[in-house]
Amino acid sequence: MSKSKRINTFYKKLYKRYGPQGWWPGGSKLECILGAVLTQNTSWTNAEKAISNLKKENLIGIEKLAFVSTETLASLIRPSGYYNQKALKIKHFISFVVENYQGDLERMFDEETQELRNKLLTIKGIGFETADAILLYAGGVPIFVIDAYTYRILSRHGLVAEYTTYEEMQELFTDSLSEDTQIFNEYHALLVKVGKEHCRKRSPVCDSCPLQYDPHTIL
DNA sequence: GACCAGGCACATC
DNA sequence: GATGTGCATGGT
Repeated sequence: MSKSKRINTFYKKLYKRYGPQGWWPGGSKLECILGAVLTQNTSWTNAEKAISNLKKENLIGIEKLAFVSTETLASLIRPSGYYNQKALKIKHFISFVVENYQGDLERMFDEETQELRNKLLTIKGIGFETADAILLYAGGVPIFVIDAYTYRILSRHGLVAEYTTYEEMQELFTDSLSEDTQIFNEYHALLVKVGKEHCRKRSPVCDSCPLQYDPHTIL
């Protein structure tokens, strides 16, 4: 079976097994972007606590976040870990939106995707995954998000080499699937879901992988 | 108590 | 360019 076909088969299997994942949970575009930063190398439940604190203080707004002090912001997002760094990252993003789009996210997402992606990548604290998560989940742009689980799953199934790149993995999905925001959204979320259950960091093999397509493929 | 979580930037060789 | 390290809380 071709890699492309397997990428499609995986999706069907995962969707059938787990159903729609409902990412990104609720909220505005800004909330989604904040979540993308706050969940960096952090469980979603911890990121949620940080977002909840910001909501309580009524700080989910470009203007409000522009005026709050970095120290106050850091103390509020403490549960998400790396709070000093993340407070700066949020501040950098807010300045970026204020300076380039008059603080208007709609205006930001009106920009051509690759151009916006390149600009997002210049912001300190926003790398490939976060930039793509912002574009897909907040902007609704059909761009595939690659994360640590995606890498583990692809490499353990022999679909990419052990030493691969973000771009290579992204291309595999982009070239195999129809360009559909909803599918890209669900697929990434499903990979995280199955990864949590069957493809943890320290487990070299997993005989319960639901993606096995023949007895020789082990996740 | 060790290990992990929906990463990223920066120093150093 | 590739390898190593700091950042940090909270759940299992």
